[in-house]
Amino acid sequence: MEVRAPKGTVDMLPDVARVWEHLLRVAQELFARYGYEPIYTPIFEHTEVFTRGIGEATDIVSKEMYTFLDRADRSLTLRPEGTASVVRAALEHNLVPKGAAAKLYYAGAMFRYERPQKGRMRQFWQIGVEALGMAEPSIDAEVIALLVRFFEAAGIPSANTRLLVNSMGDEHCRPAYREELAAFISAHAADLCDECNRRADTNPLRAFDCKNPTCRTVMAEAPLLRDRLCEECGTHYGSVKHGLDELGIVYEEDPSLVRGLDYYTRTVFEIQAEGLGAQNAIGGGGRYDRLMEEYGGPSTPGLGFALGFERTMLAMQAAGVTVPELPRAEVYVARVDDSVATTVFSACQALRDAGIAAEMDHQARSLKSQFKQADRLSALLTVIVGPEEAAAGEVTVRDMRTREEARVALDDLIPRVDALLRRDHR
RNA sequence: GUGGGUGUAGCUCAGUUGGUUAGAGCGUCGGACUGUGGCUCCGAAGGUCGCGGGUUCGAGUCCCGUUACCCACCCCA
Repeated sequence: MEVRAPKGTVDMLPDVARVWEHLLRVAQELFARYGYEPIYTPIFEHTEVFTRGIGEATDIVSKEMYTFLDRADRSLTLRPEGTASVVRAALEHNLVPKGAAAKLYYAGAMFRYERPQKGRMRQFWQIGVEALGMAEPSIDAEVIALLVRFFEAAGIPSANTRLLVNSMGDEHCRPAYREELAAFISAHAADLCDECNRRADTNPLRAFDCKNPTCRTVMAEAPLLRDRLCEECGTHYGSVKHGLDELGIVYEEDPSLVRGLDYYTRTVFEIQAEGLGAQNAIGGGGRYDRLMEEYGGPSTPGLGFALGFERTMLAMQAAGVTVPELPRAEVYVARVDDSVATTVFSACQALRDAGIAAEMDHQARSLKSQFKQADRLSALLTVIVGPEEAAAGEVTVRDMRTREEARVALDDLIPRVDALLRRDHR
């Protein structure tokens, strides 16, 4: 049998899982302060949730989805991102009645069938927020500020990141611009790559993303959506930027910033980190005012962001951020010989029941080896149980730093250990 | 889907122009006076050299194929 995790997946081993849980706690604490509540949606959805939401023509939908038929021939898809599911759930459960608002956050694994490389896995982990029912530009600035603050809280210096913002327009101004851009691409068809020419039909805005030098040169002359925004979109964008200025959030306008999901309208943004190579977008998002309508629901504005765990962790490493390992045991209970095995076992359990992190040996190790183990677990105290002590109904408590030892009555063990630990923590 | 790189003990890696029983560091386990840790010293366990062919008297070392991983393109978080 193949004892290797599938291509593009990795086991989150303790050293990494600890960082994930740390980031999760950071997010939970921070997001709660901004009024967000947790939501857990299924890891798979009806395929239409993504094809309609993200868009048939996008790369994610057209070539990266894990789609399969279940035993009743329903087409299901492992979620490639979180927003579509949250909006679907909000509609299904009417979380945003007319005039109301909802702030939700999620965390979990996402799936995209891509060629793996640094910072890009087929199963990867994201944390994200969705702010539904709010159309005012102030919420745009708030959401962007929250994303910025998250990376700061994760320990990534703002000097190592840059925030890019842009506006994608809306249904009033984007269609006309889209046609204008398609016409521009057609007019320069000979100078653009095949991919860009294909984009003229499907998604002309993506041509701005092309890294081909010739395409870039041509596209530098292309009309910008920023200059074609309708009055409402222009005003909204201006207010978002003003809000960021008010908050002292530093950003760069990037008229070529185009997100690869069709549902975005108006505000889009992305945070890039230094030192990650090609996959440097550690977080991004935008507004999606038409998405719930796309699912047949009422017109409901919304926006959100998603941040990638693996990439955030790479950015943390690049910045030298470490998440401290918590002591695995406060007290180690050592066994001198097998005659005291049951005493050791029950003492260890009693300590744990008293709320103290305690550990003991289950591998018949020598006493010396048990001490090494205690040391490795960063135990502050070691309780030594031997025939001598046992005969007197006592144990020896050794302070691992001062090497002081004291005989303690077994009945008195918990309060004594408790007192010693409290003294240490003071 | 397209390129490039790499696969040797649990981990990180050496392995000289192909030559006899494949090494180191870390880790693990044991020991260094009787029931005691972090340093030091000694010892032990642990490897189908990714896999399959080929060349050769002889291949971890050369050639071909294959597979896995990594990096980049693409795309995105």
